[in-house]
Amino acid sequence: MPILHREFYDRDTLQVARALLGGKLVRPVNGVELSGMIVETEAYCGKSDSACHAHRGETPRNAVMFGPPAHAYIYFTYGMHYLLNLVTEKEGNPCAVLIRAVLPLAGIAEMEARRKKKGAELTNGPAKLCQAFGIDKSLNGWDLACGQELWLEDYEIIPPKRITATPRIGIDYAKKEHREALWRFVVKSR
DNA sequence: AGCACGATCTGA
DNA sequence: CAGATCGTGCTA
Repeated sequence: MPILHREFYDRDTLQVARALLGGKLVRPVNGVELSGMIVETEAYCGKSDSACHAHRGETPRNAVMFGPPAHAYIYFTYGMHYLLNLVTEKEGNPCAVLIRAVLPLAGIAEMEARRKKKGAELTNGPAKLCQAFGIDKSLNGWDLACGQELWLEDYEIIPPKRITATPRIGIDYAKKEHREALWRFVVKSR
C-alpha cells in the first residue's frame, strides 16, 4: 500500500487529522512488522491554539513541531508515558496531530508481549499505543516520508458518516474556545 | 536551584 | 479516586 508522502501532511491540520483515520501506522521491530489502523486522532493547531505545546513559543521539547511536516513529534509526559504526534503544515507553523488509538492489524502477539498485562485489549489510548509499538523518544524528529522505522500508508477510506468529532481530552488548562473545539476525531464502531 | 504540573494509565 | 514518576519550563 502506498506510503503517505510529505504533501499529505503539508496542509490544514484539521483536514489531516480527519484524513488520517483509516490510515495504517507501520513500525518494523526486530524483523516483525507491527501495524494498526488509526481510529482516533486529535488536531493541535499551532501557536494560536492554547492547548498546543507550541502555544508559548519554541523550546527544545517542541522544536520538531516548528520544523517541516511529515516528522514524528514524540514527547514524554506524566513521568512515564510517550505520546506520538505527526507534524503537519509548513515549516515555521507548529501544528501536529496526536494519534490516540489504532486497531491492531499485524504483529498483535508482539504488541501484547510488550504490554505489561495479558489479554486481548484494543491498543487504545495514546500512551498504550506507543508502548505496544515500541515508540519512544529515540524516534522524536523521525522523517515519516522515508519509509523506514516508522511510517504511514493508505489503508481504508472512512466515509464522513462514520466519523465523530468531539472536544479533545486532557486539556482543561486551555482557553474555553479551544477546550470546546471539536478537534478530536473518532471512527464509529459498528 | 527549586518546584508545580502534565495531550496518561492502572488498580483499588 | 489516588498513586506512579520525571522531564520541562517558569520563577527567583
